[in-house]
Amino acid sequence: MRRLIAHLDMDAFYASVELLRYPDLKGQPVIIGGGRDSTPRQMPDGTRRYARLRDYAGRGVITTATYEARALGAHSGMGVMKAAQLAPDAILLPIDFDEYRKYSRLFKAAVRQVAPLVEDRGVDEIYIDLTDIPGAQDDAGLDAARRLKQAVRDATGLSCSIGVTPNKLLSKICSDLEKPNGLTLLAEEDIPTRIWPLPAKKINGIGPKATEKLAGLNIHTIGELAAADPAFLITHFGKSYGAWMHEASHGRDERAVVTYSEPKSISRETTFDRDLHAVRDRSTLTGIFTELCIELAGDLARKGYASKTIGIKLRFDDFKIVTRDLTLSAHTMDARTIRRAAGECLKRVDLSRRLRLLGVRAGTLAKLSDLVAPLSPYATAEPAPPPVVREPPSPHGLPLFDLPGDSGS
DNA sequence: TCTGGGGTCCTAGGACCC
DNA sequence: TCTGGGGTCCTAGGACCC
Repeated sequence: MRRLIAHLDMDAFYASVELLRYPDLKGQPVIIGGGRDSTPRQMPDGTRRYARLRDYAGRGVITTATYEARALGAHSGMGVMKAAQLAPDAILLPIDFDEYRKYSRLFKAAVRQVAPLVEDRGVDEIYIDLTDIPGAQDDAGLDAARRLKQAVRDATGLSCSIGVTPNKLLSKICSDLEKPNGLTLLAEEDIPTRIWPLPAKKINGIGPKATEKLAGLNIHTIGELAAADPAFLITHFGKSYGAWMHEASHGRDERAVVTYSEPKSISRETTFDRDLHAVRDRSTLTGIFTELCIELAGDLARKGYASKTIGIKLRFDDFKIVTRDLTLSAHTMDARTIRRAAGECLKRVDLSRRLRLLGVRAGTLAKLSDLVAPLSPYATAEPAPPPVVREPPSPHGLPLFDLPGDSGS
């Protein structure tokens, strides 16, 4: 039996969910992003006043743009300020993750009613194994894919695009070929005509850096990549990545559809409204730092995990990123312990430049139910044996933002 | 007034252990 | 005073993805 793998991608997901809520915006250029309050104002006469891009001031980026906004040059990842120059009259809406997660659950549940083997790839896309769906082998998955699209529409009122091919790599490429509301079937023998003319960056895993490097080697399309000597790719990209590139360009990918995987890390980060300095903005930073740790502890508790490796992430005003981490003597989910470990990490960073972003990360996770030793809220930053510190595990009264040569309080 | 927030995976060097 | 090989953990950085 030949594998039939589908990739399903919701069309302009965040924006489409917003249009369900604000149907009067249908057909208009709408952008989701920014962050600073762009919630529509409800007027006394019952109409709504939307924020326009031109009125925005801040450092957010576009998360999703409607196809009308994309036609004006706005696309996800672009700074909102930059998009405002291209489309000043476009409407700006704030991100509402809770709402998108709600629709995410709805469409995934609808899909599972049609085909149970589903791999999550974030809020708006999934892989589906159609190999064993009755009848799918007879029409290469066409009928199953149509039923998936209908099920998604019935459950959410939203459209999606689907690619069905022998593997995840090809399906991911194909779901994008006829967006929006696309349905693309592709067999192995179609690779030379339909895949090879595409730019190499259409391959999931070939990003901006690799694309640029390939261009320097005069390789632009997937076909040109497929024609390259694998040994040549390996010398330029390393054994693993070079060999993978060769396989990918020929449309070969044996990865299974994985229905569940344990999280590896949980993190919180925030970009400040303005760049902050460790000395001048010390108390502001301290508050934010501590807040991030408390939120992270809350996330761990809610999801039922404890972490043994606490890390921090800083982005400076020049956009350089620095990370530090520290492995504890025991797993923890306690805000104070996390805050203390993160503070130790921070001491190892040169803080002379101004900061743009601060983040805290919990890695080396263990499910609470799997922890053999009883969970100690008093895990220390030093290697074992842990000295017992008798402090109530309270998220309040945490230490201040630690600075080199600054003992805090 | 360019450039968010939450992730995964890979590489690589040094420590440390057998 | 010459010279091992593996294996695992820890840490830092970077590419990439949604």
